Amino acid sequence: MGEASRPIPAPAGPGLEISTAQRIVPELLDTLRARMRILHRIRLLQPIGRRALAAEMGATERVLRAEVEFLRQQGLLTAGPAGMGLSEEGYALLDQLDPVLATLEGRTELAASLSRALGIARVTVVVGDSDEEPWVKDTLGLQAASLLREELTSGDVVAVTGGTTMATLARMMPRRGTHPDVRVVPARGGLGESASVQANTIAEQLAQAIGGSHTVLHVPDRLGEDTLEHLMAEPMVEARLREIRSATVVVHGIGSALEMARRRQLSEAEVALLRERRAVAEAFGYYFDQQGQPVYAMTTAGLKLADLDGVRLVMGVAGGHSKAEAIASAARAYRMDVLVTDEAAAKRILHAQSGTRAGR
Amino acid sequence: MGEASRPIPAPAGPGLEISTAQRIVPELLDTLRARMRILHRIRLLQPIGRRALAAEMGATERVLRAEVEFLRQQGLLTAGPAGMGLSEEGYALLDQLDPVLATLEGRTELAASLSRALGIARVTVVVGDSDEEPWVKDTLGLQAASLLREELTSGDVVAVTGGTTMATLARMMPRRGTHPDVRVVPARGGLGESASVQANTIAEQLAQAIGGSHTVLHVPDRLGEDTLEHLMAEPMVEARLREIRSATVVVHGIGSALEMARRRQLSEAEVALLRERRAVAEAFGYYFDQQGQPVYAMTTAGLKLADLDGVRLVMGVAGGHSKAEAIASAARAYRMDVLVTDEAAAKRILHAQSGTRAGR
DNA sequence: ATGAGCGGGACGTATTAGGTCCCTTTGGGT
DNA sequence: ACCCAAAGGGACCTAATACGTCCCGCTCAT
Repeated sequence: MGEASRPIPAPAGPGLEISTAQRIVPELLDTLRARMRILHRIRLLQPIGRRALAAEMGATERVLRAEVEFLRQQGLLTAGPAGMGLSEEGYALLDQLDPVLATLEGRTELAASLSRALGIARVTVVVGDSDEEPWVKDTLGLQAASLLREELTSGDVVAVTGGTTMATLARMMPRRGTHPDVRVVPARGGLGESASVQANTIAEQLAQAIGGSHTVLHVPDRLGEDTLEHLMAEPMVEARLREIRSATVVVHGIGSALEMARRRQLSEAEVALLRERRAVAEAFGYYFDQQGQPVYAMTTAGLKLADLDGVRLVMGVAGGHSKAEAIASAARAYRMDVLVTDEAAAKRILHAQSGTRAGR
Repeated sequence: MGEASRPIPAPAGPGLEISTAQRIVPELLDTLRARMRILHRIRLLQPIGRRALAAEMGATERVLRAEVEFLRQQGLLTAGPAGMGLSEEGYALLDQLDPVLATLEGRTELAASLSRALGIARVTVVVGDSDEEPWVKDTLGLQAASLLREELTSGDVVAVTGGTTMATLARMMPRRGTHPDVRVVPARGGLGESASVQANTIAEQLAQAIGGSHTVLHVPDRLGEDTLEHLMAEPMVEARLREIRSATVVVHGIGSALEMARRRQLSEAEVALLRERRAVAEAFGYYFDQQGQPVYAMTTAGLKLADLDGVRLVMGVAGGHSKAEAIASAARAYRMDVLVTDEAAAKRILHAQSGTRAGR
């Protein structure tokens, strides 16, 4: 249940206006949404069986089966011994109908409001709450991956950060098509994450998915400043740093400051400092307060905040109601061209903004 | 089951593309068509009861009743002791959904093909066959009436011919709104029709329906040429003729030549002449052969063929498979800006054209 | 090798859709 | 002024379909 503000493909025939259709076949929208939900869920979970899907979606087996049989007959999904999966036409239909559904469910308008409130040109809002339902984060990643893929051009250097959301993005990136001229690099060196969600790992996975190349930047965590400077002076490291700082596209997750501090096992002193300076957001190793002012930075090599000015496209990806404050802060901290988030975060950001605006 | 090539009103929301909808909710498009059919039929027959309508539509009472109950609940139609009728919203919905349905059923494309084949800028194709089902002619008339109404502007002089189709047009013309500055005149004098379908009668009815004024032109049938010239020299008659020949809009039926000759009880000699000259079409007293050449003209006063050049809008209205050849002939004979016909005629014209083209 | 999970089949039940008849009311024609 | 044909609404029984549930043979990953 995808995106909201992507340009809508030109319709081949006359459009059946939703509000009109609602009037004469009200059950249409319910059926449409139900079937879209199934297709969408299958896309995320394929290959998956009837029962597992029914359990996942909270439907009974029989009724889901009826829909699935219909969708299979329509050629929108295929069923093999391993389970069901989308057909090419299923993908196409999902892409075509996603914007319609987004508008129908008000997410298009939500995205537009958020775009205005945060000053971010392109905002996409996916359905649900990443904190509540696991599949929402998958959708978030898929949506961000699709947007990224559309934006990539030959010669691009894509800098990515770590984090579970970015890991999801890499995992959900469609495999079709290749961009051999695209290079994926980690935005910054070691930040104390576990291996599977490190920027290096994600850069590698993403490069593999899009058929491009990647570079790693091995800078151990918790180095002293002088050691770091020595390391950065190494010709090999220095060359890679130059490449990173010349990135044309930056895709990054946004974290809640204290949550990130905990995950990275920062020292008590550091946490205390973050608290004192009221840090609420974290993005590529920088911590920001509510006004978007940087209040702390991890000591590692890689992309500096100032480097963002030279970047063609800065894309932020984050969802879940717990990320609302962090997203708003990050939006104030630096230029963000694209934001991919979810309904829960979007609504919470807007409520908070209208609240503070009214309260002052 | 209306029109095909009318400009589509700007959609307020996102359009659900028909072909896409067809793919994921095909059964709902069927119910949509069924309900539209009912609304349309009620519009033509209102006020009408459940049973009469069911018989008329070839459906059983119960199933029609279920739909009608739904439509009533949706506020699209009202049910009184006298029978059911459309509500305002019903009219609005019908108008909105008509182009959608036209495309859905391929009539939009049919109209476009016909437009190309006949060189007529605007072609509208309504559903069905006027020769087979009586209500199709009503739809034809209604559609033509709606188009005419849209085109009328202040000061227009509308010349109309006789015939059952034109009589239907006058009868179906919506009563709402008035055009006090519009004058309706008969295109030509007596042509031997029975009173109810004479141009004079139709002009009067049409003027009444649109709230305009009308003029009659009483020229008896079968006059000798010299008597006719004397009559036309009468100041009163001459003034009216001048008005007629300065018409800004001409709306006319198109007839099959021999059928019209029979209805007008032409002499055997005249019929023989028509046969010899291979007349196939008749329009406002002129008879044309297959190539659109005028081969005979009724001796009466009124609009001449040449006068059509000065007319702003020439609209032809004719349907039924038996009229196919006549319509094609008329289209070649003179400039026609708008044609309103039905599926049966449209298909037959196109088949004949592709046939002759291939055969030569 | 094996078993968990897959699609497909089967079946009894619950619910809905559909055919038919009836009743009271009302509006239009005589 | 009257009357009757036709209206909408109600009722009821049957046919059909939708649904919950369990089972089976197969495949593929472990």
